[in-house]
Amino acid sequence: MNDTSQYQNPNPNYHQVTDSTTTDLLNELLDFKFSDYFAFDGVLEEENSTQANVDSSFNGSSSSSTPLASNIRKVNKYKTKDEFRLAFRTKSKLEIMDDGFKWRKYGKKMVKSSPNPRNYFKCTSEGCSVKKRVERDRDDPNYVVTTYEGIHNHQSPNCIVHYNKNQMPCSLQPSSSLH
DNA sequence: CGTCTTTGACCGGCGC
DNA sequence: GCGCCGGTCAAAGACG
Repeated sequence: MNDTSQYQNPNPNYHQVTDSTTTDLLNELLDFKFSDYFAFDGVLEEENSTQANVDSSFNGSSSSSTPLASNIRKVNKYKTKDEFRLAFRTKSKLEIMDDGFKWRKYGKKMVKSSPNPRNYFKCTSEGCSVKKRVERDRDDPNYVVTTYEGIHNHQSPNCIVHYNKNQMPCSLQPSSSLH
């Protein structure tokens, strides 16, 4: 609907910030902490379990006795060494986390692991096959779980590069995508 | 009119 | 081998 075709970008690194109220709005909409990031290079353990495993594994306090293995049913399917995967969750009222790249929605699916639908996006840039999945956190609907799959072979068309050497530009793509 | 979203169908992998 | 499930495709409709 409109909310997907005209969504506002809540990403604070995204340069399309146009007025002074936007920051406040962002603060309301989005509690974007870097601690919400966690990257998986090769193995993605959150794949089938949404946030439950993500939190426990990221915090290193996996006191949960839930056997991860039982939740990682299809990890092997994605366990390609060359494929970059990045999953994070964001406290946001918006489901769409535009990171400056242009995405085309190509699917929406209800999944067993979550009562909320999972949305599938592809990067529309020519020759770029990066995909992302977006779904609301099963346990806390205030959070949105986003999973990026692949590396952009281009920079964000909407991104003003204002980062230090050690920082990721714009937001989410790994440094290896910066050529 | 072009672009994008929606959504049902289809496909392939995995567990039983 | 079968059924379930997640991911993708593609036609149709909506929107600007």
